[in-house]
Amino acid sequence: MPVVARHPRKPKPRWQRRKDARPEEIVAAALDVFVEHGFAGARLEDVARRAGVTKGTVYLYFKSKEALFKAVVRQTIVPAIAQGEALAQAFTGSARELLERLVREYWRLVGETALAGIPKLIIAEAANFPALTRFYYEEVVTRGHRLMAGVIERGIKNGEFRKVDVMIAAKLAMSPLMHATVVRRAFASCMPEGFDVGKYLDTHIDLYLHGIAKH
Amino acid sequence: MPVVARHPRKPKPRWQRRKDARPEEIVAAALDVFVEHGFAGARLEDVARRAGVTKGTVYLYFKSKEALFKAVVRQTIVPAIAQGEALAQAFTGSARELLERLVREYWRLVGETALAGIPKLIIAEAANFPALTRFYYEEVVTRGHRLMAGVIERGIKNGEFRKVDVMIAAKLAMSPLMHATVVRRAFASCMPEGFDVGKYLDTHIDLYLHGIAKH
Amino acid sequence: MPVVARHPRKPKPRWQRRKDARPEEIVAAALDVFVEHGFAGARLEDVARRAGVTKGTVYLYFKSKEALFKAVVRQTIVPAIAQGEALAQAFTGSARELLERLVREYWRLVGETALAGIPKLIIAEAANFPALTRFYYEEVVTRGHRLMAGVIERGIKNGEFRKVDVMIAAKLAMSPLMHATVVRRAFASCMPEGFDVGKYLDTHIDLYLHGIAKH
Amino acid sequence: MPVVARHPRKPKPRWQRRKDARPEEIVAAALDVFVEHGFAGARLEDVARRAGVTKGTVYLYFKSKEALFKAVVRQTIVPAIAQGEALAQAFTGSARELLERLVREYWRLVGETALAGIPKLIIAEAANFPALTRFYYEEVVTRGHRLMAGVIERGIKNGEFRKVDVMIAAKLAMSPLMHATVVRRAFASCMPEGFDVGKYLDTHIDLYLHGIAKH
DNA sequence: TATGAATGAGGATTCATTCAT
DNA sequence: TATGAATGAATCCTCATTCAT
Repeated sequence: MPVVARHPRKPKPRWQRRKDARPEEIVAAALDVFVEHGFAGARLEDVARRAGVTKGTVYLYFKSKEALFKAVVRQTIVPAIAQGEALAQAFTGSARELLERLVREYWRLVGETALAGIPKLIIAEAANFPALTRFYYEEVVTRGHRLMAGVIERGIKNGEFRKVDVMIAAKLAMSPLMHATVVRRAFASCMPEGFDVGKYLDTHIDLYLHGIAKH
Repeated sequence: MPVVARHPRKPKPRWQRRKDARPEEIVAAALDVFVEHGFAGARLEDVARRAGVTKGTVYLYFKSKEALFKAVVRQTIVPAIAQGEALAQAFTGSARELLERLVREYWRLVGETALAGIPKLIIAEAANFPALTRFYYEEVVTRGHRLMAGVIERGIKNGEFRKVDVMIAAKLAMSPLMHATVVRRAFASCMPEGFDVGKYLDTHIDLYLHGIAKH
Repeated sequence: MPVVARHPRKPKPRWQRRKDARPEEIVAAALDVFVEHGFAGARLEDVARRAGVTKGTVYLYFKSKEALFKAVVRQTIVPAIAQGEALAQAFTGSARELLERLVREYWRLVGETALAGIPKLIIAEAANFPALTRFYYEEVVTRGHRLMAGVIERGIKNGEFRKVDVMIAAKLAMSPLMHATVVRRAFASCMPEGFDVGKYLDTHIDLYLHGIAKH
Repeated sequence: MPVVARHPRKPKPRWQRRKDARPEEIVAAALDVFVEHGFAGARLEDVARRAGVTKGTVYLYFKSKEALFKAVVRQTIVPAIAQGEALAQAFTGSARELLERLVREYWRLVGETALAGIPKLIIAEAANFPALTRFYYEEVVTRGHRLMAGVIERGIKNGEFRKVDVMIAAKLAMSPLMHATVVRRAFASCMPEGFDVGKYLDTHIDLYLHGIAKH
């Protein structure tokens, strides 16, 4: 992108698109469209339009609709995983605090962002994309559960928590979040004006920690 | 199919008149196909074949693919609702017991049956079928939550449970079930041979009741 | 149709359909439907419903849609032809009078009746039913023209009319009628409330007879 | 197709970009097919093949079969109307001469060209396309009649013609032409080798002018 | 004879994909 | 690299026709 316009008579492109941004823009557009209509229901034309390009251009970067779909899931979720795990590394403090922190961060980083569409997509298309589903299950679900399981295990070890099956307890810590993530989009227009997500999280943390507490 | 043809001269009827049975058979077949592939990805031909009829027959009973889809959701869910509420009426005993009973019954009646496909369908197609989604939200989700909320309120009143926001607490009692319902199908082939649902339910009940208990 | 009901307990069929009437009823219904929608656009189901029977019944009397179509044209037009020629036989008086009489009778017997739909049908479907078209051309068009040509020839012979090509003059005597027949249906809803057909006929006769008159 | 391939390595393009030419080509092809088979009987595949494209291409330019049909009528007839009226403006000379000229021009511009198919189409499909029919009636039929009516009125004013209802007389001047237009296609294969259209027109003009002449 | 459920071929329409420009 | 015209396979849907009742 030239700082100084070298061809002043060419007035059109006020802002030049950096080549490298294209694929990301297309993936971002595709995420929206796939989430809204599902894989089969999504039209590449809509993806292209939303990305500000034409159908042909999509094929410059992605071999097929299927390849684009996979890219959407992988490229969107992989950075999120890294972010999640980095966060976990940095955690200090009691298991209770860590658990609460993880729950709130999940919501902040996934539940409220465009990422929230991915779980819905996987749920909807799992039968049609087994390999992708397996990838997601192993790289996201399981990893997420392990993260949480580690926290719970620590809490058991240091006497904060009761002795429970840690993997199951981890799932139970996450499932109200996952479910809210998925369901909120679906019922967005049905839910009473202000369903209070904050209170939902607070209550979940409260009930869960009370439930698992040693005492 | 008899190994020995007993009436060789009877030239096997090309089709049977089954007027009354047909619609249900088609709806049942369609439930499977829609759950597996989503609305857009489902082929009417597959529905027909699975129902043992031809494409044309589907159109004798349903005006369009969309009409069939709506029928699948409504006809499948409406009896389930009735069943659920009837069950609730009959409940007696402590709030703790009722809650546990409701959780286990939900799993028995929905989580483990073909009905489990409906929540997935709604999640996947909510954006494409707003009216149907609203119907489902009001007639199923909200009703289910109210049922559970009633139990919790009763527990609070009679001193079994702590004072919490009853609607939110109701959602939190259900969401691990809902989520498991949806996710189990998606990750069926990924999950380690024996993920123990029974233990998952037990642990949920245990943690939840501990969490909400007065003392 | 029994004048006295002999089976008073059977309350349904207030009027019994005489078997022999069925085909005619179906043909009459089919005429309407074919005229309205054309051959390809007509649905046998509509024909059946309008005839008060079911689709299957139509096939008891007609081998196929095509056969029904041909029957409609032939059965409707054949009696009309006979009627027309009988009328012609009976004509007496001057050629002028005969011509006027023929014009008015044509309108009365064809232009204003359900028969008027047939010319439209033939025009619309000629390309698809060459044999039927040829039949119509020879048995109806040509015969009609010959009838009129005979009158004109007589007028020329007896000095009422100028010497003209009789076949062409015959066509010209008929074409405003044929055209009005066809066009009136098409533009029925467009034409100003009261297009005066009577005046149209009067003027045609007036101009035509003036045009062909010897003096 | 050259007998000798001159550039054997050039792998013949599967298709050409012809954006501007396409719509007209498709409309022209569609005119033929619709005229031949009617709206319902026409197959888009045939239209496409005749236009040298594939089915999909038709949908690049026309939203539906119905839209294509309407475009055929409007685009084909509108230029013809303009042409007709321009011609009328330029007319000079006696009313008799004008009338004769109009009749002959109509035949030259419509009766003998592909345009002749349009009246047939309208007659056949009027019931199915009321809006289009109204458009045609107002923009073509009425306008044509007014044109002719003007000529006749002029003839009456300047004493060439008798006093008659001008609109009706206009219709009568046109109807043998319209009818011949429509009927000629229908009975093309039935009519005796050489039905002499020229003589038909001559005779019509002769009879009509005699009929309407003052003297 | 009459019914109408069931069939299945046929045609409209959509859209992922290709490719000349 | 980007475009978008063109393709054609896939799929919904209709309806003439058949046939068990």
